[in-house]
Amino acid sequence: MEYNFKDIEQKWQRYWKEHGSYKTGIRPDRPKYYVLDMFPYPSGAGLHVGHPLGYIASDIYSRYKRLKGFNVLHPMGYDAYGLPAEQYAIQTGQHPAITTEQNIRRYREQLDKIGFSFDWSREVRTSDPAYYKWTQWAFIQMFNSYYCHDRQQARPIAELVQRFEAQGSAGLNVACTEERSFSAAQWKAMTERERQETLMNYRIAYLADTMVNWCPQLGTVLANDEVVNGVSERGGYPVEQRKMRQWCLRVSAYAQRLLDGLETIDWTDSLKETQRNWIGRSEGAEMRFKIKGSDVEMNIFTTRADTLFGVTFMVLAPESDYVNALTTPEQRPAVQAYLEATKKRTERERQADKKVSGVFTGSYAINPLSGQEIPVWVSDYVLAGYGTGAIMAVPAHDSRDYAFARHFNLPIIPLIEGCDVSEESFDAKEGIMMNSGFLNGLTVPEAIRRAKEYVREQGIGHVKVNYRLRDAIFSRQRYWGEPFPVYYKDGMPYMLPEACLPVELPEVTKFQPTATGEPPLGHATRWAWNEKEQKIVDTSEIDHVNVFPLELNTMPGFAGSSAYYIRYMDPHNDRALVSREADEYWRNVDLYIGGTEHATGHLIYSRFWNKFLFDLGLVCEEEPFKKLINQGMIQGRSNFVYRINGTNTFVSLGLKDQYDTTPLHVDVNMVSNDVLDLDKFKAWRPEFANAEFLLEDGKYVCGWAVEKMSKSMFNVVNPDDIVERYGADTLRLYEMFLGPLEQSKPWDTNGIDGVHRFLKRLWGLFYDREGNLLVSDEPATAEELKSLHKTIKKVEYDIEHFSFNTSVSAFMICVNELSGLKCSKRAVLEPLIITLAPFAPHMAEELYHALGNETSVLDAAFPAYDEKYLVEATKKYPISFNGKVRFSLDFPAGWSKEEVEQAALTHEQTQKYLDGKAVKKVIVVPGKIVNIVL
RNA sequence: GCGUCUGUGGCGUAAUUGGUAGCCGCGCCAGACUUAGGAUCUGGUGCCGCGAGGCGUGGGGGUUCGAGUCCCCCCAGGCGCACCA
Repeated sequence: MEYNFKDIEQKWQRYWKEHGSYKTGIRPDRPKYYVLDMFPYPSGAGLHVGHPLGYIASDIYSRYKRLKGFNVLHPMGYDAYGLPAEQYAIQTGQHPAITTEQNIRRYREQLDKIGFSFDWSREVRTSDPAYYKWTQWAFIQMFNSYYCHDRQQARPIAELVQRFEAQGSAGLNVACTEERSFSAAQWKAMTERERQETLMNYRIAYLADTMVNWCPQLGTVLANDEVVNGVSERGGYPVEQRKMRQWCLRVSAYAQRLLDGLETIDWTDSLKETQRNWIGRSEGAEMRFKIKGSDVEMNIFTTRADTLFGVTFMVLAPESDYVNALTTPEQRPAVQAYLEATKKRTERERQADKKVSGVFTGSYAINPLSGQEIPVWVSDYVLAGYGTGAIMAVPAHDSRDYAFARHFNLPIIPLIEGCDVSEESFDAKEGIMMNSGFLNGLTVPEAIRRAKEYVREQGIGHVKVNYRLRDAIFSRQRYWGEPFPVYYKDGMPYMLPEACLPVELPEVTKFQPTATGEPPLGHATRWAWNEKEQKIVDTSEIDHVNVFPLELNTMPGFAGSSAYYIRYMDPHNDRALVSREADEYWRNVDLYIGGTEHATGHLIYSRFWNKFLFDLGLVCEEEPFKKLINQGMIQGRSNFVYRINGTNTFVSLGLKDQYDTTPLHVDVNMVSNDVLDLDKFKAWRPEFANAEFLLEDGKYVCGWAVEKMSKSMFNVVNPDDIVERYGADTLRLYEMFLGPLEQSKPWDTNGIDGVHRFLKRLWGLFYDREGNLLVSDEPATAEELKSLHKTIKKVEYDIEHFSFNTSVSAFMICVNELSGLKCSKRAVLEPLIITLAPFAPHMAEELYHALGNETSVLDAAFPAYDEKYLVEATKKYPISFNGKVRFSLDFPAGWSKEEVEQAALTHEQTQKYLDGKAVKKVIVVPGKIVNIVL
């Protein structure tokens, strides 16, 4: 009987669905295990063959853990809000809700065909009001919290209010946008609006005028991780810096904890390193420089306090508040002109163009150590957003300062003995100090320490840790996102009552973004808040007494994805994000599989979000994802045909160098093992209908290249097509067989037949051609048991180490061996297919039932391998196929190599195994292992 | 520039974790069964050499009885950060 994968897969998919086989609940009697995939954006293109890679791996692991007796949570959902879904909707001219719904349906169809063990009863969609109610709710909690550095946690804002009433800002050690100082009396004297403004400085979700990445083409601001090389990650549009009033999340308050937390989780070193870089901790000193003839003092941040004696000028960022204060009347026109010129340039231009530019402010700062007067300049090489937006320049030991000094002919004072600064600066933190007063003679690290102490003792400044990580900009001028639960009264934002959540996204007539930055929600007619009646009403009712405008921005894409893993634990709870019971049972994600592209976005925001909820006592684990694996990307493998220029003749790869040709992409679905299907090609496009071919060995061989998988390269392979042709089990096995999970690799169908053949051979052990079941109850031989237990051991080890490619190989070896032995015995096959069930669930289920089992293979127990069979079998069959024998031999330490060899040769073990064969070579190892090559 | 990972047959990869390379699969070669085969089965297949044998894990050095694996230097590629003071 043929292996009919189509019938088998449909049959069992239906069975699992009807039996609710994948429904999970809290089971206190079993240990839990939470396996999570990064949920997909349902884009219009559907899934290609690369998407399921991680899903297959996590599915195998989930099924394995279940066989091992764990209660496994393995949910799936959709990240349906945010730019991608909306851009697609705009391109196709349809309402995002409709296209999103369609896309989700298509994704679901594709996912279902692959036979995943997702518990779909727990599905979440970020665009579902019942879901985003909790996104809005979390935002309200953040608005009502501040971050206390002393306690290292978020605290209710009400505590801060109490404190202000009692002692003002004295002794405050909390995260804030800017340092402020006021007394209790001053606080009490403030108006409501002033108090709100003051509190805004401390809230974890706050509204502020900040420099943002504004993208005119997308009509929205973007977070730092959404901007790559100065252009938008989506679409690649230019991004400019603008000052706008935006909602922000005070992620920076958590910088140190985000850094420390990395030590406690099992992620790859490279991913942790990426996050460390992104957080960018640097220890240094913040120092005050007095300005000659002015009361203004400028604060700067430096990691090289030791180089204070080499400061020959100061530089301000163009956006710095100091610029205005320090520009002298004579210099004002020049400075103005410079600021305008800088303003016009986009971020990309500023980055790409490394030409030195700048302007003198006219002011002089006073070096607190040497008392020297040093000029203050403005230049765009200094960033407004880092440190204080002002630096002390040490051209001898900083390459950027050096370039600036050279360009404007400013003095350069070397501070390290023997360094040569005639051509370039000496940036290394090594050597002995000179020209540096009390620091002379010290090594650089010593000098850094001494200088910091000195700065503190003299009250010139203080030691400070700076982070590169900035607060996340949380508003988007877009339609397709979560609305804020916010209304504006007297120009200040207020939260809607939690009881009124969710605030549903209103209908609008025009949802396209605008280039000027007015959010599409401005078109909404029913978008005002009646404070008295506690409900959303028509905008026409806005009267400044009871009815107020609602926030027009929406939340960014990462809002909905930041806590979805928590929601899966308790997805239908309408009274809490998650019940205490569910949270305490499921705790956090044990295994998270997803792409590395979220390293500085989602994976930072989620950790922040989770830590915030942890601080509030709402979740019991501080880190959301215990172990994380990044599956590699599947690239496309494009195929080419070679057209002889000026003709309609195509020449095969091996002959193309004899002609003058142009390569053309061909659809990879018309090519098999790099051989072109000529009929399909002729039918592909009208202009190829009369194409002629120059073949080699009767075949047209195509060229190939690895490229991104995309429609324009004609190299997109759909999982559905593979399932149609080979079945889901083959697809699953093949995707794993392709190579190590974490490695990026091109999709290459060339080897898929081998995997499919393996399944057919396994089938062949159960059924003969006529469809008779061959399986017998005969006892298994030692050799057969060896094969089985070897495989179980190997596969178990491999799954635990996420080495799925080698476990597939192990299965193939086993089936080859059993085929060779013509072994169709239940005692061997039943454990084998249970072991295989995580990989090829449909086949396993079918064969498990064929053996007469009534229950699902899902509820079987993963077989335990027995070392006994391996040992016994080894004794009986000690010589492996490559002719080596290994055993232990005790011998005195002082023996020479020759003596040991002699002993090994005459040893009874050797004699037993030799069996008349000649010994080629004896290899002796001090570890008492002897290898004998026959 | 800084950080990080990787480099093995024609190709994807494997190697009991320092044990004497190339498992498994693709491809290729030969054979069997077939009207036929893009089906199935069997055998072979790192390179050089007729052969004995020699050479082989990017290159060079080192540690070791023994190195694909550990250490140092270089080369190549991938990823991350990049005027972050």
